[in-house]
Amino acid sequence: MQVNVLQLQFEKKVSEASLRMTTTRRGIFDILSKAERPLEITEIVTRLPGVHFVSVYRSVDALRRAGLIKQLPYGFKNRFELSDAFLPHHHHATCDVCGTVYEINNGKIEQALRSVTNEVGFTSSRHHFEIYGTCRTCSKSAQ
Amino acid sequence: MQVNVLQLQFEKKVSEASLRMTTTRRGIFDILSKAERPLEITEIVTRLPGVHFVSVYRSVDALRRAGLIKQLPYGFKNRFELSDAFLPHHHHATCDVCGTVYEINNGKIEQALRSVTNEVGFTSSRHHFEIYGTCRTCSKSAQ
DNA sequence: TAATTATTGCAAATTACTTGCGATAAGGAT
DNA sequence: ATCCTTATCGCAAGTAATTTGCAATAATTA
Repeated sequence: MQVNVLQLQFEKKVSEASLRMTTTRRGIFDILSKAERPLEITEIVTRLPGVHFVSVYRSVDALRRAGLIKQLPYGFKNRFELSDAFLPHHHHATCDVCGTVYEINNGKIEQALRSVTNEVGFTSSRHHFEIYGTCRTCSKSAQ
Repeated sequence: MQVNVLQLQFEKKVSEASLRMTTTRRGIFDILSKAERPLEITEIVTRLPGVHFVSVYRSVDALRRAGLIKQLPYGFKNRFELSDAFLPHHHHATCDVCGTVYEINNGKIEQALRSVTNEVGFTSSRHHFEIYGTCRTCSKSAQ
């Protein structure tokens, strides 16, 4: 089995957070790094057949608190994805009309972040920026 | 009973979204405009004793889809607050250590938003920017 | 390799959320 | 003002999601 750089980084951060590196957590990392979109917790549970759902809940929560994964609101549910350290950094713009989620990447967002945190003395470990509205395609077809 | 400007604005937007202005929705607006922090849906339910919880669910969802309230992820749950049109516009910085939610207000964030949306032709109706990390107080006490 | 203790699995309880349907009431038209 | 249309509501019931306690197991540290 091939172990890649991100996996090693993940294990390092898990240990730095004084969490233990377990099968459950390796599994969660695996699933999320393969996922093409943020997953609901039940989707993670389904994709880890050997692991009890309670363990998934507890580990996802632990990893979230440690800042290794982040959660995004979708309807009344949340979805989870690896945090920026493990994914090409991006944000989302969700079209209210067609539901498409666009990935956004623009340095201005990080500039704004630094400006804000410097101002109040906050040390930011992670952030997310969500945009909602109407995409170009749907704007056009509405005319 | 005194009706303020924001209430009128809310009613206008509800109607513009072709939703009807009902007791439930007025109640939700009321509760959220008094709230000192984003509320879980069950907290809204509790604070509207006359209204059935199912109605609260449905209305919160309708108002969210219409962009009148927005939701933020907290743990496995979401919390809701009025959207920017009805609150002084702000974002949150949540301290992972003490859990305090700081309100952030900085024009750079909106600048970044405009830059991003112009780039891809997205018409943004709302957005949120969430920051997580360690606040000044907790950083100091950790030394 | 043993000791320590975080993490897991399981059982069970609780809480959150959804759906269908008939009754009610909001908003537009007359 | 009254009627009509239909969105919204309340209720009942069902399903799904989440939490908790505890004993067993496995990851780290010494």
